[in-house]
Amino acid sequence: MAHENSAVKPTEAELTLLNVLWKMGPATVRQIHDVVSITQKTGYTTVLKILQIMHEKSLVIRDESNRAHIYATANSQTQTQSSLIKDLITKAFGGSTSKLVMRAIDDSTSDEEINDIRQLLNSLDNKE
Amino acid sequence: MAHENSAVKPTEAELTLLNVLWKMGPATVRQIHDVVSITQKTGYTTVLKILQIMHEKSLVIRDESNRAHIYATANSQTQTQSSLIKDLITKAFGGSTSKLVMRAIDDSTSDEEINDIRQLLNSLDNKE
DNA sequence: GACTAAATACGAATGCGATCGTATTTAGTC
DNA sequence: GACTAAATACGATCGCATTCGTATTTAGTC
Repeated sequence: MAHENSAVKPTEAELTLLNVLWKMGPATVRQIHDVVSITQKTGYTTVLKILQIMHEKSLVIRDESNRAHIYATANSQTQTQSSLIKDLITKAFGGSTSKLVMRAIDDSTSDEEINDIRQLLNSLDNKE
Repeated sequence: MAHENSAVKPTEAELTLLNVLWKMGPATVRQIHDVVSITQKTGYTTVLKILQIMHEKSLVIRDESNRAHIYATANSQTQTQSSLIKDLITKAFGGSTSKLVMRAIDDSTSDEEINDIRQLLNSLDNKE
C-alpha cells in the first residue's frame, strides 16, 4: 500500500533492463548483458551506461562492495506498471480507467486472454 | 475492423494536439493553439511546427485549399488508443492483456470507476 | 610488486522531441 | 498595385535517450 511513487517513468531501454532484473533478481552487468544479448545486439558498455544512468535516477540500487557491482531494481514491477498505466490513462484516455479497460478488452483477440479476464472479473465480484 | 495500423505512436506533444482535434474536429492552427493555450503556455509556432511534423508522419491530414490550413486527425482515437495500449502491454506486461487489465482494476480508486468497469463486464457476459 | 583480464568511468556522437525566433508567403484592403 | 495583418516555412537551439569507443581502475596471479 505504499505511495510516494510520482516520478517513476523509465525509458524504453531502461524498461528492458528492468524487465530482466525483475525476472532474474539482483545481477551484475555481465549477467544482465548476457540475457539482453540473446534478443538484442546491444554492447556491454551500453548496458553498463544505462544502468549507471538508472542508478543516478534511482531506478536501480547497486551493491558496490565487490568489483562487479550488483544491480537491483529500486521499485517493484507492480509499482512501475501502475505508473505507466496511470500515465497512459492520463494522456490518452482522459483520465478514465474504465475507458482504458474497455479498450483493452475490446482489443483482446485470444480466447485465452478473454477467459483470464473473465475469471479476474468473477473473482472481483465474489470478493465484494 | 480496419488494420494496417502498425506504426502509429504519437509523442506526448503530438498526443496533446490529437486530443484537441478529436474533441473539436478539423481545425486551423490558430483554433488548436487557442485551445491548447488554456492549459499550456505553448507558442503558436510550436503548435504549427508539431502539426507540420505530424503531417510528415501522416498522423494528421490537412486541407491546404485556404490560406489557413485545416488539420484533421488521420487515425481515430480508438485506433490510437489501441496502439498505445498494445505498445504498453508488449513492453511492460510481457504481452499479457489480462495482466494489464488486472493492474488497472487493482489501481482503480474511485467507486465510480469500479462501477463503470463492473457494468462493462456485465454487458460483456450478457453478450456471450 | 609487475602483469593481465575484466570491470567501471568517461566522454563524444547521433538522433529525436520540443521550442521558438525570424523570414517568407499570402490574400485581402485602400 | 502597395500595404498590412496573419498565415506558413525554415532553421537553430536545447535537452534527453541511446550507443559505443577509449581510458582508467581493480583485484587477483605468478
